[in-house]
Amino acid sequence: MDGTARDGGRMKRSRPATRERLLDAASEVFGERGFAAATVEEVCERAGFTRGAFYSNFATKEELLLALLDREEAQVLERLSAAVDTATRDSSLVSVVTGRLFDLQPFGSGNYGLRAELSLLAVRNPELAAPYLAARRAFRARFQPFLERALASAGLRLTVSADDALVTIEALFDVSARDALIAGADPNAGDNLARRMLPALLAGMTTRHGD
Amino acid sequence: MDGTARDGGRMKRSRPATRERLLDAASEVFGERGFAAATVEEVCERAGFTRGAFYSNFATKEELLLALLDREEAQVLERLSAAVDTATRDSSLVSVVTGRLFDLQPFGSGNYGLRAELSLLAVRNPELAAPYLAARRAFRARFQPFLERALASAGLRLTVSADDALVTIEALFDVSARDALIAGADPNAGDNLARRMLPALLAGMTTRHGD
DNA sequence: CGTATTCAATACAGCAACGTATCTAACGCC
DNA sequence: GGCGTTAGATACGTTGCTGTATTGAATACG
Repeated sequence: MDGTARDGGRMKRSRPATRERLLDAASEVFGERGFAAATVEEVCERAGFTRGAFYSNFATKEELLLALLDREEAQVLERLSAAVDTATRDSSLVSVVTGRLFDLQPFGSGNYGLRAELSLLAVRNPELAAPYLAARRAFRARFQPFLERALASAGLRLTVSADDALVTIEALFDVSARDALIAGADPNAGDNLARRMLPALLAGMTTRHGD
Repeated sequence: MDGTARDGGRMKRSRPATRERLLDAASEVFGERGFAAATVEEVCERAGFTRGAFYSNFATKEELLLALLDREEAQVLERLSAAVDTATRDSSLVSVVTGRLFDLQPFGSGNYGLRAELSLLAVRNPELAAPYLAARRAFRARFQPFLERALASAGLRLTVSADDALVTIEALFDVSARDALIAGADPNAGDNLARRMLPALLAGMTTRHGD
């Protein structure tokens, strides 16, 4: 599936590969339990290693967090770049924006836990603020063309800054996911809050093109 | 200031009073550090007690959390009830809604850390889901008249459900506070995201009354 | 084919925080 | 004003997790 392949079920021993697996596990565990409650033991278990492997690759749990943030940003931008060409135009404005945001969601698709965790960590931990803001800004900057093209092809134009628009749309999707998760519902359900409110939100921040 | 007064700097010994002070401290510490990273030691220090006092009032840290959630809900509803009559009508729709939400914000005014923490705990901890949802629903149910009266007096009517509207507005205020905090700015600044976007948001989900 | 090096496992020491059990002092009551 | 009760402080045991130091295996290289 990926470059660092397994050979017969046992991953070939390679530093980058174990780092990746540890980071994968960390993104899961941090999302599920939160950074503070997460133990490096659990991260290692989930990755199929012992703590020895971990401390051979990372100095502390904090360092793992930093590395995770870096990688998440890289992954998101990568995913966005790869998706630029797939310009669907057969569907409605709302479903285009919705689909794009769900697919390309920063910090992993549908992974609300990790997203929320990272944002709270950024609020509480000043040293995370800069990388966090940079990552999110980069995402919005790259997503912006999507939104504007989708709007343009519907004959609409933003009446607020594109950045404000994107932040607000993201917030809507986040709260939609959050409330669904808390209520035990499917965050991607067709009748979720995001889908109900997005038309109104888009309507409020756009006008017809010749205005 | 309050009923359980100090007598010359030393609080009179009373179980309810210490509970209150512990809960106050907990709301601070949980908001600042997060529930998992918070130690009961720090909560007690902040409240001016030792852990002995704590374990005399609460069995575990989790129980403290439950009690906190209960109290926050009660406080919010109380604050809402007390504010029902102060119906300002000299200011714009936006500033009315804005002011009300800032003043009556559930879970303490401006205390983003605690609000976010509690929501994440509710996502991760199924046993918190029900009380959390109940508290939020109660808040929205009581806040709804505010919004609808404010809109009505501006000649507007919602085109989406009042609940959806309130959830979305709250989400906007939350993300506004969050981003300000991360950026090291004042969440209540006059040019924050919430104030910039609220007009568009309200416009998108209302129509003039005779429509 | 053997040696050196790298990576991960194991074993260990130390700490921090929880929760308990005991003690002391204040308040209520008669 | 002594006596019982209640609230909070002190002291302690226990656990779980972190981070380090050491050992063992696998790979690369000569």
